[in-house]
Amino acid sequence: MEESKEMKQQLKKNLWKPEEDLILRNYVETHGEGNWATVSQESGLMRGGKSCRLRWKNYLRPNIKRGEMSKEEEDLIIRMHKLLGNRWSLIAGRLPGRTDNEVKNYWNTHLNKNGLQDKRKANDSNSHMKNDDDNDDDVNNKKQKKVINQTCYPQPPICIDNGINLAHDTQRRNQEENREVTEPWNMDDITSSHYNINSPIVHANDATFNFDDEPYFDHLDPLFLLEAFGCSSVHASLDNM
DNA sequence: AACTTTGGCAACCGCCTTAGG
DNA sequence: GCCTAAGGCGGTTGCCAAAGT
Repeated sequence: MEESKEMKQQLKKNLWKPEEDLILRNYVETHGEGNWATVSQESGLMRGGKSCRLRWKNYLRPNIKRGEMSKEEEDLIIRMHKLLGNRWSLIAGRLPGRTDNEVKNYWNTHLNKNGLQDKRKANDSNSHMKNDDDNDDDVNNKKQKKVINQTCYPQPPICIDNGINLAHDTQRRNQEENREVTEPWNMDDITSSHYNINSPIVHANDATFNFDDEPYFDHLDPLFLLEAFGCSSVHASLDNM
């Protein structure tokens, strides 16, 4: 059911209260997930459907894992991010109990920051190039933090998501946003030491894929390549990241 | 102790995709 | 094939507690 303009104006925002959580939890346990647009009306919650869905998905549904990320989880996030870029839902899908929002937040606050610090150290080593005004440095750091979220991440062509090739997908997105895009991925990218994939041929169960013949897989989950394939070269590329 | 700044994170927004009519 | 609603996703915002001055 559609949320009218008037209803939208009446919708509550900001943090969820425990009693609201209870209502939502009871409602979903009784009626099941879905039809979020009707939840607010039928449950008495003055929340938008999206808000209810998000709350359930991120905090109320069973098997949600809260608390600090383990070293293994952190490591996996870093490696997956190198492979997939900001595909948080895909990354979160490989971390049982973790949500895309949590992974995204963790990356932006803990891991992305480390990258910036590394960058800054590198800049410091070129201190003769450094501006004397350190205050500006802090300001620039903050600005950089904002900008880095919009960084165009290069995508290896082995990344395919739900039938959409990520390299193409990213390129399309970049084009839509009028961002400058480098050349599309080619065989050199696949076999480059950066991705450490030594052979263009990948075996998946009974199927054989040759990058020369088909540079892009259009109908495979990207991580299918990692798990179902048992593709040692892809695993190796992850291990070496 | 009071005030300001910073960092972490929950939640919202806008866009895209998908499904159903 | 077109339209609409719902769901999903990534980017961004804003609140609040902790740290700093």
